[in-house]
Amino acid sequence: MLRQWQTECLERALIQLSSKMPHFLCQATPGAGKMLLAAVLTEALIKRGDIDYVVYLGPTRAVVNDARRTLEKVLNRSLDGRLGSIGVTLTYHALSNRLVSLQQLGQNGHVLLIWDESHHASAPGGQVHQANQWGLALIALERHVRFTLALSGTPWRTDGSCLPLLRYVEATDLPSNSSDSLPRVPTQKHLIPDYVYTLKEAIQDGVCRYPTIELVDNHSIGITRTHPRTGRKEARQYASIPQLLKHPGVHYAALLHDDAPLQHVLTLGINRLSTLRQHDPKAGGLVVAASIQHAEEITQRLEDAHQTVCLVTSHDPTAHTQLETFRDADTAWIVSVGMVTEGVNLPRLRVCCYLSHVRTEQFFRQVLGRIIRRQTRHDGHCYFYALNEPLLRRFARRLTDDLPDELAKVEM
DNA sequence: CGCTAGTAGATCCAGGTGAT
DNA sequence: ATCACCTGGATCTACTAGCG
Repeated sequence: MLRQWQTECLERALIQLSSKMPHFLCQATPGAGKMLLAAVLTEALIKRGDIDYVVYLGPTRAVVNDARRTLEKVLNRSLDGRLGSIGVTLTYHALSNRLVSLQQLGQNGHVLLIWDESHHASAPGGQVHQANQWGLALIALERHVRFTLALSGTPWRTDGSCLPLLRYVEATDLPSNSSDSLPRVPTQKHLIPDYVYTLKEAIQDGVCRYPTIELVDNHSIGITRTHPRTGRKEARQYASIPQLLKHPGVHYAALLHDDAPLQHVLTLGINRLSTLRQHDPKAGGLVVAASIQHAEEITQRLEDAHQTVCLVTSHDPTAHTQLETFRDADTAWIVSVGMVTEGVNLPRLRVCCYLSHVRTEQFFRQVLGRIIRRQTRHDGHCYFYALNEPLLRRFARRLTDDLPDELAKVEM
């Protein structure tokens, strides 16, 4: 059963996709169900006789496996890339090695190329010679496929460069009523998605949960440090974390490793999750750590607080198996550095403790997207805890600007 | 003239992935 | 196990603008 936005987007794509307009960009907020839309569109294009093969590209194996499950379920066909299958799913990394065979495939058949989390590929100004490896591979494949479908919740790049294959317009051509909710990249060009589904709409439609974002601060921070030149000890008081961070030599990253703020954020998360689990016993929490060592330390802290924890990092070869197990288990917490961020679908997660040192809007929204996906009628809220760092605060404010009044709160 | 603040670029590092 | 490549953060340096 499709949601209304998926039906609308599907109809628009089916009208638009043609030899004159072979590219379609769907920008939908994380958790809205982009992959299901992609699968249903694929099915419709096959039925219409426009395509007979689908190539899916994603950034990580976890994302690719997730997408393959959805595609196989909807199409009721195998996507292992072998004889008789209807398509193949690959990571961008793997694409470079399969490029030649895929190009040949495209020449003999009609291929739909789905490229997920599109912001990973770049081609600044559409310049082939400046594209990154993933952008290059996409451009090389483009000429051999019939249609392309780009999917992203955040279709811009932190470095401000452009995405390949897509339409950009000069800033002066931009309609005056255009949405200003996206961060403006410093370039003069703006991307025009073919369909946009915002977080605001998703919450109003009951597709996504209401996020409550709580930024932890402390109004009396005492720091004792040794003066680098005089060697004297000095004690200073700060009224807030932003004020403390203005002091040279005090870094956000150091705060993340400091006992008091770390424990405070975790305690808030633990308390919130226990409350949620009284009514929703399978509700889970996500901790995004700054490094593997940091993740191990956090795991220890959670275990000390009698929580069940699953730690997944790239150092652990069983990480992907553990991720799969966590999906349907009732373990309370999952702790990771970067493996449970982009596109990983664990809908029972409803609480997040953000303790990563990454401070980009991309990452912030991606992580929030992990807890926002709604499963039932009774799980309409999710909770995000982080430190009151100026950049994070700005991202949170910008998010709430984008939301219906009173639906999202920023507390400090 | 010197000081300060801000910015751009280069370099290094860490985490993650896949090919060999 | 090693390598190459993706991302993003931290740090250093060089340059510029503004100011007294």
